[in-house]
This record gives sequence, structure tokens and C-alpha cells, in this order.
Amino acid sequence: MLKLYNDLTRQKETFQPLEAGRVRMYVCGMTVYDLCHLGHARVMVVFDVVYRYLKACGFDVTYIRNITDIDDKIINRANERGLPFTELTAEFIQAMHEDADALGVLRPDSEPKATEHMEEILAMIAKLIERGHAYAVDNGDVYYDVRSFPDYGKLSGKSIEDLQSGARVEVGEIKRDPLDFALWKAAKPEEPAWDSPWGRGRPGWHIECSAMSTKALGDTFDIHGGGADLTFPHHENEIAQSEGATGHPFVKYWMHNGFVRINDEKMSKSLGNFFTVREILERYRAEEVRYFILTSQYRSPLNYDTEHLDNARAALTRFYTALRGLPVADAAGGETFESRFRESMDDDFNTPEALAVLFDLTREINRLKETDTEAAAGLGGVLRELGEILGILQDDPERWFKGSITFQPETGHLTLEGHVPEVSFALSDDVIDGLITQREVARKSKNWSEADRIRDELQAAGIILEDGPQGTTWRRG
RNA sequence: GGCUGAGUGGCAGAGUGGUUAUGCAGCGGCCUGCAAAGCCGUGGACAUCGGUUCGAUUCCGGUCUCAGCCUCCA
Repeated sequence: MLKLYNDLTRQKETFQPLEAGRVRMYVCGMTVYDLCHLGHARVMVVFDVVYRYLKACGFDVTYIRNITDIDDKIINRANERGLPFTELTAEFIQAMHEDADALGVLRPDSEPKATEHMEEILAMIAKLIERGHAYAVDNGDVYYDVRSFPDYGKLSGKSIEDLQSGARVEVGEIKRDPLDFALWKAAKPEEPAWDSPWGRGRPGWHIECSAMSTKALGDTFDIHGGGADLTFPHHENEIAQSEGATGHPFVKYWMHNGFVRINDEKMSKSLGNFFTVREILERYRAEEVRYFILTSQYRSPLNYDTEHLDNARAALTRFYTALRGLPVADAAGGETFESRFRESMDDDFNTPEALAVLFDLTREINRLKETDTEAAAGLGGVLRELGEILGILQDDPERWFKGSITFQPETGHLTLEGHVPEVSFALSDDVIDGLITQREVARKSKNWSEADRIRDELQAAGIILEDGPQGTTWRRG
């Protein structure tokens, strides 16, 4: 029985979807004006695991993750680069998909864009005005009247009074209350704009998510997710908008993932202390990044440190080592591991605990490997099956350890697919196999110094040899 | 200042009112020509002060520290 922590009630609750067997979930995605950083990667991976697990539990899941493709930052960035904003967003949408695909993140069922939902956005704003929750001002802006919504603050645990004491009052304020937020912004000359009953303009940030989620999933749906920084004001405002417009409860379960930190400080664009997914993928495999994200529970902070990525590499090496040389077989004989894994995931997606189960399973595989290959292979199947729910361990072990080298004529370089460059580039497979053969000859004649010399030479090039009963295997370390 | 959340062994990170997390690192052993990998064993922890309790790292309260939100942010 799945339990999840609901940010709305601040409690762990037994998950009961609105409609039996069916789950509708919406996650706030990217604003596409720049490359994804690790923080974005975490949202994508965390909710990808939620999506995968809900499906593995047998639910029919509809997963929506929006794309914000019009806002101030996009306009500014497009101006800086002298591009139409649509060209800029197209570029970064593609980059986002490449990053997500690399990280093994399944595509959501739909990725709605703000610019393609103007009709729904305008309709919702009109509805809010009609129901007395919003007002237009002379300059063409439309604002949400926070005072008109008594539940305002229920998600973030703030009261309007608390917020007001800390609110900044802008110069030349035209809002009725400093907390009121824009639903529609009148366009300045030269800015992208859409026609509306209040004049040409563009939507505020919050309204798009209310409009798109409601359109795709209905007035009320099961799960709404996003990064913890969206709790206030973004998600608070979404509730005010959607419930104000429809008169129905908006979302049953709210889930927010914790931040990625660097030196115990939030990683963010504004602080400038971020690493893009691409930068990290130059040094680490995508699966290592994904594993690293799963080593902490999704609500906890995740501290970025190359030591932790190295740790992820060691852990995955352990799993793949167990799988290496095992016949591929269907899952068999791992019922206790499967149920323990499920229990962990049922407990608010406790991936660290689920990974611990995978380690115990791995130990069992290693124990059985030499004595009962068939049983070990069945457990190997279990390991892959459970790994798939987390989006890991789906690679061929040989490929994982050796990578596959290809020569790129245009650059004149060797690239090692799925693996890290640096030392691993030094030798090709043929050369390595040749040296291993030479070493075998030396070993047969008990010429240990020569054998060790070859092993050291390979080690210096990043190749680790392992002598086993079936002969010598190697891997790129 | 207000509102959230957190403080666990060398590092990371779960969990529990009394009993082994797990991974990496360390130590001892097995295996190995030696290694590596693997297996077996092992040391080391629950910020602090009170309270509840037969017993608290786990529940309650105070203190300290940290992070986040209150302004765009995943």
C-alpha cells in the first residue's frame, strides 16, 4: 500500500487516487531560456521514478510536465541574442529533451506549452474576473485579488498577514494589495503579445499551469509536483487560480522535491553556483548521475560533490559486476527482495532504502554465482527488473565496463560511448586484448614480473584486470 | 522578523521506543603467484539540555546550528 507525504497536509497519507486504478499527475517543468542544470535533472528524475513506480503498481498514469515558453527571462535572453523568442525556446526545448533522454527520463504523456494554450488561459482569467477573484487595471494588467480567496496560504502554511509584513511594495504600485499577482501583463512595445479583452499582452507565470493542468487532467487531479521553491508563490497561486475559477478542489496530493545544493547552499541560476547536466556528463555517465540523485530521499537536500558521483560509480560497478558473466534470464526466486523493494518504495518513494535492498540482492547473486548459475541468473533478472523501476541497470554489463570506442573522422578523436574520457581513451580494445594475451603467456611460464609489468602498464592507462577461473577480464576503471 | 524542514559513525544516507540499515573508506580472514573482484567477520553514531517511560537516537518541550521560502528560481 503506497503512502506518500502530502505537502498540503504535511503528513504521510495512504495513496488513494480519485478514480480507482487511474492516476493523473502534473509536474512543473522548465522555463526554457537556458540549459538544464542538476536541479532540473533532479525534478525530472524524481518524478520519472514516481511515474515508473506508479505504473509498476498497475496504475494507468497520465503524466503531464509543462514547458514555460514565454516569460520575462525568455524575452530578455532572446533580445540579448537578437533572436525571435520562439527560436530561443525551440533550441532549449531540444537541449532539454537531449538531457532528459540521456538521463533515462521517460517522456511524459504530454508536454504542453504556455504559448499553445492562450485560449484556455484567457478563458480562465475571464472566469476569475467574473467570479470576483480578479480585476483589470487601467494599464491593461489583470491581477488576482488574493483577499478574495480565504484559503490563500494553505499550501505554504503562511497567512496573508504574515506575508504582508514581509512584502515588498513596489514604487508606483497599481495593485489593490501588494500580494496580488499578475494574471495578465500588458505588453510593452516590441514584446511578444497576444490579443485579449484587456488589450495586447502576455500571461503571468502562474496562470499557465492552472490553465494547462485543468485542461489536460480536469478540475481536480491526483498529484502535482515540482521543486520545493515552487511551493510559494507559484503553487499557492495555482490553487487560488484553479479553485477560484472552478470552485472545485484542485489537487489531492502535493509533492515537492528538495534542492540540489553545492557547499550547503542552494544550486541556482541566480546564485550562479550551478552545473549544467552537460558539464557533468563530460565526466560522469548519465546512469551515475541518476544513481546519485536516487541516493537521497526526494524531499531531502542533495549535496553536489564529485566524491558522491565517484561513489555512485563504485556502487553501479558493484551491481554490474554481479550481473557480468551471468546468463540473461527472467526474474526468478527473488520474492523476498521484490517485496522488500516494494515496501521501501511504498514508503513515500524511499529510494535509498530500495537501493539497499538491491545491494542485499547483489550479495546473494555473488554468493550463488559460482555454485548455482541458474539461481543466480534468476536473481539477476530480479535485479534488472527492480532496477528498471529506478531507471538503472538496463545496460549490457560488458558495454558498461568496456564502453564502445568509435573513431570520429571529423575530429580525429576516439570517443568512448557511454563512458568517461580521460585515461580510458589511451588504449583501444585490440591493444588491450593483445597485452592481455602477452601477459597470459608470461603467466603460463610463471614470469610474474613481466605479467605484473603488463598489468601495471594497463592500470596506468585506466584499465583494471581481473583474473578469474574463466580467465582474465578487464574494465575501464 | 514570520513560515517550513533538518541536525545520525571518516564520508554519504535510511530507519527504529529495547534487537544488523546499506554503500564507500578502515581493520581481520578466505580466495589469488601477487593483485583486483567476490565472500565471511569486525570497530565506529544518533547536535545539546530537560521531560514522559521499566527503557529514547526514536515521543514531548527548551536551546544551539544549518538550509529553504517570504523577490525570479526545479
